[in-house]
Amino acid sequence: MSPAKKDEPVMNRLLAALPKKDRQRLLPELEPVALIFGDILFEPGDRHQHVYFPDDSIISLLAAVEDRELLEVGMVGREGMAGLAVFLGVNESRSRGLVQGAGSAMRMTAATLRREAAGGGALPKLLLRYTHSLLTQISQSAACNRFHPVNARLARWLLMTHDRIVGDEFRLTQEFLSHMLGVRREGVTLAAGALQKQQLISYSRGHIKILDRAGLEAASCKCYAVIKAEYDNLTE
Amino acid sequence: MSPAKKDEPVMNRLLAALPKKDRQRLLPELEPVALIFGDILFEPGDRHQHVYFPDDSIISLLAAVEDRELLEVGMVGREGMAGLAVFLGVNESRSRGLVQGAGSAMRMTAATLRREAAGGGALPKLLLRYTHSLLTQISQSAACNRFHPVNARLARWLLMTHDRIVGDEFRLTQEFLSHMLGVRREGVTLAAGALQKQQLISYSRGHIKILDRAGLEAASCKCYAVIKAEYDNLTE
DNA sequence: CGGCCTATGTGCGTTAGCCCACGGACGCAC
DNA sequence: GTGCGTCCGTGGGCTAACGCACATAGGCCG
Repeated sequence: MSPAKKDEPVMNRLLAALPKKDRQRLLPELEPVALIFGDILFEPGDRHQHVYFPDDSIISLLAAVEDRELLEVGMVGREGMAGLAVFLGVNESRSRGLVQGAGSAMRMTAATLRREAAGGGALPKLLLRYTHSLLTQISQSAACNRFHPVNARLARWLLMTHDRIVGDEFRLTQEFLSHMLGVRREGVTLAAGALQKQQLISYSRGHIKILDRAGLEAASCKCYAVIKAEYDNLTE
Repeated sequence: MSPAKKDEPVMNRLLAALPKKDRQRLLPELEPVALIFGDILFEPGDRHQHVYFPDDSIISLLAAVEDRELLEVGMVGREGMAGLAVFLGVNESRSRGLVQGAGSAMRMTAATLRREAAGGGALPKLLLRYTHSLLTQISQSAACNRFHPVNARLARWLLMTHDRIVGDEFRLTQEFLSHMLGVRREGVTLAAGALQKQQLISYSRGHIKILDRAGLEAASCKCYAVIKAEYDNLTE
C-alpha cells in the first residue's frame, strides 16, 4: 500500500476488492460520512451502531488502561474496517475508536454487516483475512513498542499514516502523538526534533509534513516493513 | 475461567461448547497429541499443518523481531485454538507457537478446519468470537507491557498460566520467562524474588508453585481481570 | 567425590524515558 | 495591536530496566 496521489479518487480497499455483484448489493447500504479529526466513534463498552470503511480517513484503535495510559494498538485506514467486533459476533467495543486523520469514509449499520456476514458473500472472506492482518499489525506493534526506541517507533507510525492519507501533510499535535506511541509529550518533542534535524519531516504547531520518505524508512525499525507486507498481501 | 481441579478431566472449551451434533462429526477428525515443554509447533513463515485445541497444555504465541527480541503476544490454553491463521484464510503463520505448558491437546489438520469453517456449523461462529477474545488479549497485553512494571506483569502472566493448567505447579525457567515478558533474565530474578518474599509463589530451579492466588491477583495489574473477563464471556 | 552444565543470585555503571516545572512562541479573536 | 489559549521546547532530578560480568548453587554423571 503506497501513498495515494493527489486528485486520485481514493476508495476503501476492502470495498474495492469486492466482486461487482457484491459491491452492487452493498452500495445502497453504504452511507458516506465525513470524519472529523478528534472525533470518537466508539468507546470501550459501547454498542457498535456502525462499522466504518475509511477512504482517506484514519481511525485509531486505542487501548485505555488508566486515564493516563493510552496506547494505540491498531490503525485503520483504507485497507480496513473499524468495528471488527461486530463481524466477530461481539457487538460491544473493547477499544476506543478515534479519528486520527480527517477524511471521508463509508459506513454501514452493524445490523447490515451482520446480515452480510451471515449471507456468505465475498465480504466475510475478505474480513477474515483482514482480521488476520490486523492481528499481525497489533502483535508486531506490541513487540515494537516493547523493544524499540521512540525515534524508530515514531518513524514507523508516520510511515503507516502516510500510507493511508492523500498527500504528504497532515494535522497532528505532539500531545496526540504521545498517546499514539504511549510515551510522554516531551518524548515526542525530542523524537520529532531529531527527525526534523535530519530533514525527514517538518513540524510546526499541529501540522506535519513528510519530506523524505526513504529517509524515514531508514530511520524506522523493520516492523514497518513487516506490517506493510501483511497488508499488501491482503487485497492483491 | 478458574483453575481446574486435579483428577477432573479437562477438555478444550471450544470443543466442549459445540453442540453435540457438531462435536460428533468432528470427533473422528481430532487426534489427541501430547505436547512437550519447549516444542515449537510452528515458526513464522511455516505453512500450518495442524491446528491445536489444548486441553491442559499451553501454547505461547511469540513475536520475534530480532533474535534477541522475543515477546509473547498471546497465550492459548483450553479456552482457545492455536493456528487461527488457518481459520482466517491465511495458511501461513506469522508467529512462533511454543509449548509453554506440557500436556495434552487435540489437533486437526488444517484442511479439515478449512472444510469445517466453510461448512457453516457451530465451530466457525465460536472461532469468530474466540478471535475477538484473542484480539482483546493481545491489545490489552500490549498496553500492559508498555505501561506496567515487571512485577505486575509477572503476576498477571502467572495467573493466566495458572488458569490454564491443572494443579498449582509447573515447569518454568527464568530464562524462558524473560522471553514471555520481553525483559532480561535478571529482571525476572528480581521480580520473582519479590513475589517469593511475599510468599505468593515458591520458585526453584525451573519449577514454580503458586502459593497464594489471591495475593497474586492483588500484585497484578488489572489487565489480568480485563483479559479474563473477555474469555469468561466466550463460552458461557 | 569431583567435574560440569544449567539455573539462579548479585552488583555496578549506563541509559531511556519518566515526572515536574517553566519559558517561549505562534495564531486567532476581539 | 492586546490578549489568551494552544502548542512546542528545554532543563533537572529520578527510576526502571538494560548490559555485562561474575559469584553461587543445585543436579546429574562419571
